[in-house]
Amino acid sequence: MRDVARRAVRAEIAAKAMQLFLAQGFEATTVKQVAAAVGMSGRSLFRYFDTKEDMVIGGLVELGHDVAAALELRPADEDPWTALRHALEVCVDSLEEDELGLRRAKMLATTASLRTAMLDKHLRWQQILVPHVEKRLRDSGQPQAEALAARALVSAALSCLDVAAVAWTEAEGARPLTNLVDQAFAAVRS
Amino acid sequence: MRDVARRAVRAEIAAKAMQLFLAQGFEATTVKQVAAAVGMSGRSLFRYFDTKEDMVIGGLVELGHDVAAALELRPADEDPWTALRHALEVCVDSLEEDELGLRRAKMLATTASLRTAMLDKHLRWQQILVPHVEKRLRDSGQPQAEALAARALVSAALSCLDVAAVAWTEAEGARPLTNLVDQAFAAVRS
DNA sequence: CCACGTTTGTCAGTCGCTGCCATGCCCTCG
DNA sequence: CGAGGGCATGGCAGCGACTGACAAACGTGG
Repeated sequence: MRDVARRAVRAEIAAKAMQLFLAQGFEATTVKQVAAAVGMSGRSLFRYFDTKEDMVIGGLVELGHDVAAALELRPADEDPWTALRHALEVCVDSLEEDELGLRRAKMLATTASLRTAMLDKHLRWQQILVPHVEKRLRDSGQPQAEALAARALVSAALSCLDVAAVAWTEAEGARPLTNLVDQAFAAVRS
Repeated sequence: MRDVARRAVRAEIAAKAMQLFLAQGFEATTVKQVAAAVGMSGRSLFRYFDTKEDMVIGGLVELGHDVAAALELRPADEDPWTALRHALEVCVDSLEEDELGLRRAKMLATTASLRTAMLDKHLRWQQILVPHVEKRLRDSGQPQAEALAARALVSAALSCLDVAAVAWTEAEGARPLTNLVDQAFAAVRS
């Protein structure tokens, strides 16, 4: 029950922070300003977020588990690559749903420290997704595929998502993100 | 002619820094210590390297151009994916040549800030390699493939290299890196 | 030998982030 | 009801990476 309050505070902070970041830029905004905007001491901010970047990205870790759940729902005989493609649709949806997603994505794509933070998040997603893909490989007969294949597949898939997202922001969201992800995945399948 | 001296100083600093980093860890080593070891003020260090991480990774940017050159040498009718695989062999060689490469790779894989710096470097490599892959796609008939396909291919290929390198360090270099890269590339081709 | 540009050191400062300690809050138990 | 134990918060001092500004030392060319 206390976790509820904590989550609510986190969400509130993240919202106010995003507001500031979008208004005057991520790097140009200090944590003190965020603290002031939220009515909190700077010290306490870091009791809710480990990093300034986490105020933007923090909520996306749980999305990784959503992807894993979606992956689990795909038919067992589907090959891992297309299964991953379909599972990642939940990310596509979460980005496309509100037009604020585009502005946020653009900030993520253009700010250096945020880009690297995103890549870190991808590493966590990778750790979440790899076991599921391994199971999938085992079930479909691959005898000696080992962990390496699973890691390569997940990493490549996330790269495709990333590339598609960047292209999406560059096009100002004109082309639907789903198509871009499809193209990226198709290009790698060769 | 002055650039020669500058490059020599950079190399000297990087060498002494690596020595310290390997001895007592990257994060546990302050720039002041590196400065002292090299007989320089901390301020001047940052006139040779933008970042502490650059002292480890800095030299690898040029390697991206080597990869591009190797890519250019591949037969024009080779499909992009295998062409990239062969071009990346220059990275494999540069990592495998001395056993210091393994220790460095292990440090790169385990230190958080260095991992993200590596991913940044991959982004630069991506920018270098994408034009060449684009040309390759155009030449081989792909009419409307556009930039997206090239970016996806390069990004996925670098992911595979990264995954293979991590697996290589985890195995203490027991299995040859080349084979691991082959497996990663094969896994994605599906 | 003197002017000039480059390189270097020093100092002070910013910013993200952390540890420590004190304060105030609520909740429970006696 | 009042005392005690968590728990969230604030303030402060500090670290470490990094930067700007200024001045001193250096080498080179006139």
